[in-house]
Order: sequence, then C-alpha cells, then structure tokens
Amino acid sequence: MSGVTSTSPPSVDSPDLAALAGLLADRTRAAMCLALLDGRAWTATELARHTGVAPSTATGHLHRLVAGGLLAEERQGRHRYVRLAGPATAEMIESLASHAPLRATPVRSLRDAHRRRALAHARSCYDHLAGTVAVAITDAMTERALLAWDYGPGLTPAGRAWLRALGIADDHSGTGRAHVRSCLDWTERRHHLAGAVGAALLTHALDSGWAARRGTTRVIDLSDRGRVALREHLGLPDEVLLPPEDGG
Amino acid sequence: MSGVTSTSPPSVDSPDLAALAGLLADRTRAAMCLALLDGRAWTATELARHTGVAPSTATGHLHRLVAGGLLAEERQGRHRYVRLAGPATAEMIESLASHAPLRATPVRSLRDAHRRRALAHARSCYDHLAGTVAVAITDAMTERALLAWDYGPGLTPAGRAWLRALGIADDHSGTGRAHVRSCLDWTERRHHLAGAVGAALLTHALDSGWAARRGTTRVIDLSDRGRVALREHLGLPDEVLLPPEDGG
DNA sequence: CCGAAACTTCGGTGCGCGCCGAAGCGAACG
DNA sequence: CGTTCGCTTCGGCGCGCACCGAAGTTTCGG
Repeated sequence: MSGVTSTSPPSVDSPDLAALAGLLADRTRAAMCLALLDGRAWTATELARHTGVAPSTATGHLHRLVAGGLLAEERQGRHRYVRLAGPATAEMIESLASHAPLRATPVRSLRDAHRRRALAHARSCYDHLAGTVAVAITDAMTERALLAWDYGPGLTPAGRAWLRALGIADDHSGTGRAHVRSCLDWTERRHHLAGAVGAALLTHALDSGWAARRGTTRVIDLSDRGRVALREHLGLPDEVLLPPEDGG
Repeated sequence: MSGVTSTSPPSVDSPDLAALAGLLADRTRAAMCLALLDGRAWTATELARHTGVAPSTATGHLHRLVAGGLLAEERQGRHRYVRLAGPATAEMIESLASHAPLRATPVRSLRDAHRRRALAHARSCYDHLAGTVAVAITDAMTERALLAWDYGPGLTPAGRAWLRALGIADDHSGTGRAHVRSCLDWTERRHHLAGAVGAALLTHALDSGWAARRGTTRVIDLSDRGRVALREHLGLPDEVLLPPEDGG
C-alpha cells in the first residue's frame, strides 16, 4: 500500500489526444486556425466574418481555443486580439493540414480570385514565406548546396556562410525549435523552407525592403530590390519573381 | 514547369483540417490510434477490449479510420487486422500527441502498474525505440558527436560511420522520409531519436538479439548482450540499462 | 456438420455541442 | 454625456454521433 500511494499519486499522465483534436475538429474553429496561420493577430469580429458565423458563436470558439492553449489573446480596449500561441502551435497545425484531405471550396468572387492568385504567389505562412516564390527559393538553395536533404533538411556550411553574408545571424540555439524545417505548401504541394531559418529569412526580407505585406493581408509583394536580390543571390527567373498577371 | 494553371476550374482545394482532426477527436478512436503507435497490427476485437467498447462500436470506428486513410487493414480469415497507414501517419499522431495536454489516468491494477513501468523503461514507438533507454541513447549519441542538433537534428559524419560499423546501412534515400527525426517522449518529456535512422536502430537491436518484444505487447526487454553493447558503444550506465525494480 | 469465434449490420437511445438571437456591459467617439 | 461598436452571456433549438444489444454472415475447429 504505502509503497505506491503515499508519496506520489498512482495516476499516470497520458496525452489527451482527443481533447486537442477536438479543438480542431470543427469546421469553424479549423478555419479560424488556418486563417491565423498568417502569423498576425485577428480580432474576434474579423474571424467571425471570415468564418461566416455570428459574433456570439465566434466568442465561444475563441474561448475554447484559448483555454486549450492553441491561441493567445491580447485585450486592447474593446478589441480582443487573438493569435496562435507560438511557432510550435503553428507547426503542429501546418503538419496536420499537410496530411489532411483536400476539399473543393468555390471561388466566391472576382476579388476572391485575385486574392487567391496573389496568395499562391507569395504569402506569409506563420513566420516564414510560402507560395511559388518560397518553393523556388528552397529549390535554388538546394541546387546551390546551401541546403542539404540527405539526412533530413539541414543547412550546409556554405548555407551558414551564405546567411551570414546576408547579415542573418545563425544563432538560434536558444529558441529550442528546429532551425531548418520543411513545410508542405498547400498551393504548390511542394516543400519550402520553414523553422527558425525560414523565419529569419522572411524577417530579413521585410526589414531590408525586399518585400512588404500587402495591407493587413497575408499577401507578400516583392519589391524591385527584392527581385534583383533574389535574381543575383539565387538565380531565380523572372517568371517566378514577377507578380501574377490578372489576365492569366 | 508552367506553375499554377490559370485556366483550371475556379474551385480551389484547401485542406480539410476539421475532417482529419475529427477522426482523432473521439476518445475511443484516439485510444485506438495511440495503441497502434506500437507499430504492430491489432485485431478489431483486441482494440475493442483495449478501449472498453462493444465490438460493434469498434467496427464503426475502424471503418471511419480506414476510410480517412489513417489506418490500413488486412483481412486474414475471420480476423481483421488493422495498423497505422505508414510512418507519416505515425509521425503525425506522435506530433499531435506531444502537443496534447496531459490527462491523469488511474492505474487500474498492480499488473497495470508493472506494465506501465516496463513501458516507461523501453517500448516501441511505431518503428523506433522510446522510453528511458531511448532518451539515454539519444543523449549519449549527442555527447559523442554522433548526432548534432545545431541546425535541426542530423547525423554527423562520425555518426554515419558509427552506424556503418554496426552494420546499419545509411541508405534510406529512397523512402522519402526524414532520416533523423526527433520524437517527444510522453513519459520522459524529452526528445529521442526517430525517423528512418531510429527505425533502423530498433530493427538492428531486435535482429541482433540486443532486445526483444515482450510477447504481443510494445514492451521492449533488453538482453544481457544488448546491455553489454550499449555500455560499450555508448557508455550507458547500469541504472538505465537494468530493468525497473518492482519495489520502486 | 455443428458450434464457437470474429466481425458486421441495423435500430434505438441519449448526450454533446454548434448555431442563433436577444440582451447586457465596457470602451471609444463625437 | 449619449450613441455606437465590440464583445459577452444566456436560453433554446436541432443535428450529429457514440454507444449498445440483437441478429446475421463468414471462418475456423472439432
């Protein structure tokens, strides 16, 4: 008796997989999390409108997601801003989404079509870059032996030097997350660079004026300077670098 | 080549996150998947008994899991064997489980306590080793510079040579999965070696008589030869190598 | 050839929960 | 200082689904 019960309780902690999956098992909550994958903070009303439910319904969902640790909230006046809890959460949702079946969703309007085309070209994927441009960057880095995939994705010594030359410090050892990770692109169905290095690359691109966020969306627009840099550094062709044509 | 075709029908495929999460959002189905993480094939009746539901209920769950692509089934006579669809599925479930909250589950019996202690010591985690021993192996390989974590987990050249010396071929380039992956241990809350290399290591241990499965469970028992090998090759101490004492 | 075992199908029951609208509350704005 | 806006709480409705037991089908064993 006393051998087991006295000091530590005889209960064993096992992962409550169903509880976590249950948070994402609802269409509305899943759409909220996918929207938040852009890495920005949304208000409750924005998410309600985006998912097409009443504000009261959105409130309930957000409460559950915050209580479950998937979302972090920040109150500012009468606004409730909500964002993903952190990179680990984003990577988990990405991983799940990349294994999920595809579902056809109708394009609602011409404006919608434009937005989707811009998103397919270049967008933020939580803290790194995704889309055609991101896949091209990843491919080019692999071709130039900056990235190696022989034993999982990893930077080569040349890759580390390349990043340093760009002014991107490779000191991410304190964050505890994988430095180089691959993220499956929904639009391209190809892998692109993620993890701490992917995040540092996007930060550098935004800071140095290579690219900019389009308003409050997750669309990333390349600047002329960014096109020059990507052409020089990685040899990306113009058909990748130029923005998508409307005429299509 | 031609990038995204712009003349295709105006519907866009987006990942149906909710559908996939819904498969794991039920306690019974989640318990089935966690049980199947041992990498073996279970019969429907075994899973029903393990999860404490009627056989008819288990049938329904297994149908949904197979239809959703998470499980693969194999019919043999009057038995329906079911197993995880593949390493990618196992890794997705592991990833999800490692982010899930912990839930206290009561220890039902003394036999249960023994089983849990053995599981915490060494067990199969789909196709690789988990538990105290697995974490110790991973730590020792890191200390001896066989594994490097500077830019995500990866084998060093010394690590590749070490594996070859053991007779483990490092030619896994055709499988398309990450060779070195880290898997968060539920019992240890520490990372251990997974991926193709982790799988090859467990296979080698079983083939060369270092360890053996205990009956039809996922418990792994080290042999004397295995203890000697791990002590010599990696310097693991006896308190890690020896089986857990009952009188703990 | 008969019984047992593994699995399946089929109704029926009950709980969980996603949804909404109405009403309340605090913050911001004129 | 009153109105508007963003968010919340509450009550109620209805669908979905997890569960079971009973009965049917196939397979294996004696």
